Amino acid sequence: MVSKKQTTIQDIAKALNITASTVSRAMNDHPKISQATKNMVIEKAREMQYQPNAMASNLRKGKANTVGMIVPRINRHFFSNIINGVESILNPAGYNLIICQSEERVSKEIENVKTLISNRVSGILMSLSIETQDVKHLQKVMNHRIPLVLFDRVSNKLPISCVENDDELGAYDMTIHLIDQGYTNFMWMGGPRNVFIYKNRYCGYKKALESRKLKPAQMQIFEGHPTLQVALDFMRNYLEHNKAPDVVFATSDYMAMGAIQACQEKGLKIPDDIAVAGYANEPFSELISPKLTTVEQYSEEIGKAAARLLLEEMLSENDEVIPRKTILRPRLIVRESTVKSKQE
Amino acid sequence: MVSKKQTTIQDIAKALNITASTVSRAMNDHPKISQATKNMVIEKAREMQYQPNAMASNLRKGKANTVGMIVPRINRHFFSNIINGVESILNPAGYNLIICQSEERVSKEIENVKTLISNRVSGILMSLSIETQDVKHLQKVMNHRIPLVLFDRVSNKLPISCVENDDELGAYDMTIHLIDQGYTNFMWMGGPRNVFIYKNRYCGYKKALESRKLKPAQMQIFEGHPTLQVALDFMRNYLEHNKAPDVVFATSDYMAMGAIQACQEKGLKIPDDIAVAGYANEPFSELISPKLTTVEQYSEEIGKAAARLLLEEMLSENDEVIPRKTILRPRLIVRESTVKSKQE
DNA sequence: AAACACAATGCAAACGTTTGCATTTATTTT
DNA sequence: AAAATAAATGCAAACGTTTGCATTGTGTTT
Repeated sequence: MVSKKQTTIQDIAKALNITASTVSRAMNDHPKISQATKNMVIEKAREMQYQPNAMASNLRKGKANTVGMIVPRINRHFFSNIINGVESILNPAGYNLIICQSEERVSKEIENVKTLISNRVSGILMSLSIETQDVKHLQKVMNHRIPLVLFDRVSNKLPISCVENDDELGAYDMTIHLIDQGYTNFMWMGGPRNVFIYKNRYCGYKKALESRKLKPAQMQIFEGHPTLQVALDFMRNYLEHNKAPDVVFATSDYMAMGAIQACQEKGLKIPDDIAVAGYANEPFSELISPKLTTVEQYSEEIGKAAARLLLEEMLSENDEVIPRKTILRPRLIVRESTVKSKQE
Repeated sequence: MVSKKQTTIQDIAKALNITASTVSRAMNDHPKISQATKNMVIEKAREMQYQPNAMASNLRKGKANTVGMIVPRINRHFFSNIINGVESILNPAGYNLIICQSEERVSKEIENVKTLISNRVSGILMSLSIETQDVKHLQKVMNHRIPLVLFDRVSNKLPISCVENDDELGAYDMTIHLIDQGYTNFMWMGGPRNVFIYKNRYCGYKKALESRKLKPAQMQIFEGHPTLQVALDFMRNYLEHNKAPDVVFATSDYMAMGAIQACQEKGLKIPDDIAVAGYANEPFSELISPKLTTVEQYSEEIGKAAARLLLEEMLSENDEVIPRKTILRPRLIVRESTVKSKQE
């Protein structure tokens, strides 16, 4: 059994009849400490079950080798894959990650920011909550000179480096694919268009239609919380009172799934009676039947890109950093739900 | 623009012509500080963009109000839901969470443990990596008197509180359901049975069969890495050379999905020609067609239970805590994949 | 009016490191 | 052999809080 208190470098110093400075330097492999002393110290440290006190060390050094990351939710594949990407860059570089969830609430997001500033993290990576409009809390991070990089849900109200998907292009590519398949009567479904990503996806969709001389104005548009249930409810009701469109382009796989279920309930065959496309390439999208045409966003790459930008800012000597943008091109994945069987 | 250095309580004290102690007490709402002073301090703090230095505070107090959590991977619904459960208990109690991934490697797990000890977390929650056999690193945590609770992937080599699923019971219930549906010719699929959870699920399956006088010995058993692809490959090959069983009980939804795909390729109707059951209630399991019968594990509850146990240990005055176990009962979810249509 | 209680604040040490500078000891140069 | 250099370690302050105890000032009791 160990004693009540934790071992400190002082204890080790006392035991070896040297000073704490020497112990500290020995543990940190300082060049001016003799190998003999280093060995002695390291052995003693092990013997006494010494674990450095990161709080004391960080305090003295004025910073922790820790990066804070704020995401709306971790139980979304998109975000947890991004986290993996981030770790794959930051861990080898010697940083630990503190992950916070905003739960899509701006109040929690502000809370998280405060915690991270208080912990004097070396940098912050974040994706804004769906509620976030005002960015005072981001300004605060910048005032504290903490490097900050936004990803996916970004803001352009402040000069901050960020990593984005080219959502407009993703939606554009998808729409062109759908038009090429011969569909003309569209329905668009998406999350609220005050959120950048949905706005951009809508723009891409609109541009594609216009480029082929179709009139987006007359197309159906449904905007709502991007979940299965919301889309299902809407679509059930819609099909009750209206003629089905040729194709539903849902800018969320969950909404696409809702639409599919509503259609199947009505006895509509997909894709022969109605086609459905999604967005995000959620894991289930290739497990369902018909397999869902969607857009892959390379989430892990987003994390890597964001981590690289942050790393550069953290290591930069320069006080004033020029914000940079990384824009990733998504990839269209064509599956069964939008390609009519040959015999038709 | 702010000055290069961060504001400290000293700066606030100087600005108000009082001492740092008073500022500290005012910020922490100490009863002996007058309301007037508190207001003054708080106002000044806001004005000067003060953010408390958690490192200094933690160092002085000897502990951080932080809990460390180690999971094999965060991009599994099972684990990310557990994390949500943990946060729902720990955040209101005033704790922050540091989440670490072991990536199923014992070496990373040991690394993580060291980091958490160094950061003097108030407690650790962990689920062991699939590799972990030796538990010296857990002993180390205990030596440092850091409260520790294991969940899901536990070890009984040390006296540690833990939260487990009753996997045996879950599999038992499922098997009984399948027998009741009239299936007799079984195939069992699962992960490696040296892993506790798969072993237990197998035991439950076996016990159920025996209780109904069926001979498990003659049933088909496939043991492999619990992924869709592995199960798909196996099943394709199996159906090529053998008569299909009545029912496949896969103790992983992904394996079940692989089996389903192989069957559908062969033109077998589910559940009429062959039934398939899974385990874990992955999100996709109710999105596919037919909807998959499976077992819900209440992952969020696991997190809550673990957090509650930890909280008690952290708050306990008592130095020696008696380890406690919470065992959660999973719930059978009967869906389409195992229930024959009425007209048959 | 002296003695007391009480509220509010100040003083100073402590938490465990790190690090610039000073000191000691050993080695090399003149 | 004295002086200069190099190598290894020690000294002490600092990081920004918190907190037990001491001090001050104000109002209350005898």
